[in-house]
Amino acid sequence: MLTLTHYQILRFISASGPTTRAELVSRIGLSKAAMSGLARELIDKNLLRETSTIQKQGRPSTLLDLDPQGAYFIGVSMASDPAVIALVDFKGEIVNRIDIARSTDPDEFAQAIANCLPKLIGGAAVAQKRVLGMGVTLSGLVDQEQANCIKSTILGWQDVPLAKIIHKHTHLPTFIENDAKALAVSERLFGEARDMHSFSLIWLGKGIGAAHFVHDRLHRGAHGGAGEIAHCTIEPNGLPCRCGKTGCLDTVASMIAILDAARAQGLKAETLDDIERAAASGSSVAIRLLHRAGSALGLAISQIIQINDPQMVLVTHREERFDGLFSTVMQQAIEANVLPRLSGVTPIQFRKVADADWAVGAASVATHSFLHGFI
Amino acid sequence: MLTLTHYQILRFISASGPTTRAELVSRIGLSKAAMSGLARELIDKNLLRETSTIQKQGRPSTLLDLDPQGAYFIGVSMASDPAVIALVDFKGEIVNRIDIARSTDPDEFAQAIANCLPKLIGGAAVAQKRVLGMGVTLSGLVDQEQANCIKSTILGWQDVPLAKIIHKHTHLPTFIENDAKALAVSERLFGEARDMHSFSLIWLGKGIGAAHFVHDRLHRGAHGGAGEIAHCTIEPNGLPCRCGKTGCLDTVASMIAILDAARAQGLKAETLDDIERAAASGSSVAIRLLHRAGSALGLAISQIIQINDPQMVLVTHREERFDGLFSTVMQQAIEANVLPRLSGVTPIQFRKVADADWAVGAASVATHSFLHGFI
DNA sequence: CTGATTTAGTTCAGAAATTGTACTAAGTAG
DNA sequence: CTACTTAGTACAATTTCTGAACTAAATCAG
Repeated sequence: MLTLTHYQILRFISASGPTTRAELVSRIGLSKAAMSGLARELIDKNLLRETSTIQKQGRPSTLLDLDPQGAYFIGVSMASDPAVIALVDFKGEIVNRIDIARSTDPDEFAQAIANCLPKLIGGAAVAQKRVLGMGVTLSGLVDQEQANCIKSTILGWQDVPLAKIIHKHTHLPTFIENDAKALAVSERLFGEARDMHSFSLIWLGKGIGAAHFVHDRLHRGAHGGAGEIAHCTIEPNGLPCRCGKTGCLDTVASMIAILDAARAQGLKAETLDDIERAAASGSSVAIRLLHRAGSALGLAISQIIQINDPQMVLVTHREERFDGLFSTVMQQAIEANVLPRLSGVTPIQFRKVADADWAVGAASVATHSFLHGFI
Repeated sequence: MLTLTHYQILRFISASGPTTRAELVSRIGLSKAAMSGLARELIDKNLLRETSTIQKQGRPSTLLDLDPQGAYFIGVSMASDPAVIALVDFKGEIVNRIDIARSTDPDEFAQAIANCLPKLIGGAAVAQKRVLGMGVTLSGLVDQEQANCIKSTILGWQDVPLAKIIHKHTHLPTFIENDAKALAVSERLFGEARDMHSFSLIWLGKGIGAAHFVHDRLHRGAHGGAGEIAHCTIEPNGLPCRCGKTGCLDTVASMIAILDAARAQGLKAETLDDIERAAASGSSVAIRLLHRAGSALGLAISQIIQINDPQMVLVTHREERFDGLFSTVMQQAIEANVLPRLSGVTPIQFRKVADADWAVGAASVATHSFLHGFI
């Protein structure tokens, strides 16, 4: 139906935002004639639409943008219980959302998803045929084909062919992905990392995860394990970790580790924010904890910068604010540990992630597959 | 002259070795008819040749392989003084070699290269028009276009447009690259890493360098700095490093650091091998040194594995043997610091690199550019 | 206000790349 | 010796892309 060139155009606009035919011609390297026809075909299929015009000299040019209503994708996030199922448009906006109980029985869960699709899609008055695919995210390892869950401790899964099972129940092209990796995909398609060829995302939550974009593509790793920084050794001879080693980043800088340590030292805290407030009012325990965690995470990020030299590092978290001692120490640690020549050239950005964002991340995995021509 | 599809075929054969038309059809996704024509065109241009046939059932199939005499590339390695200039065939074999004094004056050096080309090419009885490009490697940072040397401490260069200067004198398409990165390219094209989509190369010499292939392409990094692991912090509060920080990998595991430390502790040693021998005969100083260096390098490699999950790690060095205490400790440290789930799945390989290999690396940068359609 | 100039985009015939179908080629299996 | 299998080629038909000539819609200069 669509040719490689069509997808190339869609990808370019997805990355760079609204673009004129003339600019597409020079950036993609096609003739004006070819572009004219291809653009019309994409408009006819409702995948592109003309938005505004821009004027310099000569005839004004028309901007082409993705038509948000031309394609929809379903995102299922199993990061939380209840799981979030969202219907997401072509530009990454949620148009409908349903929460359902998470089941660890794959068949049962697939059936539950299938059952709520009519309500999800119909409730938003979206035509069935516009829904092109589904992405499902979970905490765990996913194989190269994005079809099987190799291992998820939380769900108790090992080698579960989840994509196939869900496809059987929903008949939608389905892709599985690790949650941090999916978040990176949505940041690449819709968020802070639009138009970046390479960047690294850090997820700082109960655990710590990371994901890398390289050459405009998600780098999953030979065994799907790229970004497993939680178990980088940061404190040689440090605390024992649940993974079996000692001194892992996870034992120092994950939210679980920070809050556990706080409680163990008699500090009442439910969130990072609580500890930040305690530190601000002079609690030496809180200050010490934040110093230790921030410098550990900063050190780990500095390793990423020196190994991969990304265009940007995006730190995602669930705190309302992220401008306290932790973040300050972290940034100082990055500065201190990165080769002076490379120091300061890698922007560090922060972004709060809400429940719904995970579902957008899941959907974006399908969007990304679509843009790379899965159909 | 050649289309994208031609290059696709050349790349596939370059990566996978001799291949039949039938296999190319299924792997690249073209029709038999198209492949038949394209293969003939490439044979006519002397870029491919038919080698042996293989027989199963039905008509025997003919293997197509790169024709080593169809394309030549020149590699200039500025890693050593004298610099090595090599004429390398399409399959990575050196067919002629000249050493010339290295000059830090770019124009002078370019002229010196140009002067010896007739002898280099003529001496091997290669037709001028078969020489398709030149690669130049140096120790330092190189920009995204592989045209300018941003910074080389050894050569005392900053923002030198070396590719343009050399092109002016030689009229050959010219590409600059960092030495460790170039070595990775040649390992990808001709060596241990053929057919790997992603791998990491470590260069262990006077200094330490690294380079990564991801998605079948060299990952240079946003500022050309990917692989700068020499200045990863390995020993917090360790020795001061020439880069201005402390505890860098470079201060512990580079050959300079190891040999300096050995001398400082009264151990007579010119090479790693000397220290290995001392350790084997019981010198506690030597044993301690090798332990410290090996575990530091192992830790750094474990970070690479956990961050990037490559298909392989290739450790390159200039020692005759590399199976002593250093290597053993290093491998133990990798085992100990990699997440158990990922441990043991990443093969670690070793390869001795000689002077001439650097020149092949340099040439391979041009070969790689050619295979990706620079012409 | 008018015509020259500039840039965007379209049309359409022709060129280039690719495919489908029917063919030949060269072996193995029985 | 015949049937079967797989590799590879020939050629017309199709798809995709380009070049050149066109139309469209603005600015600029007087």
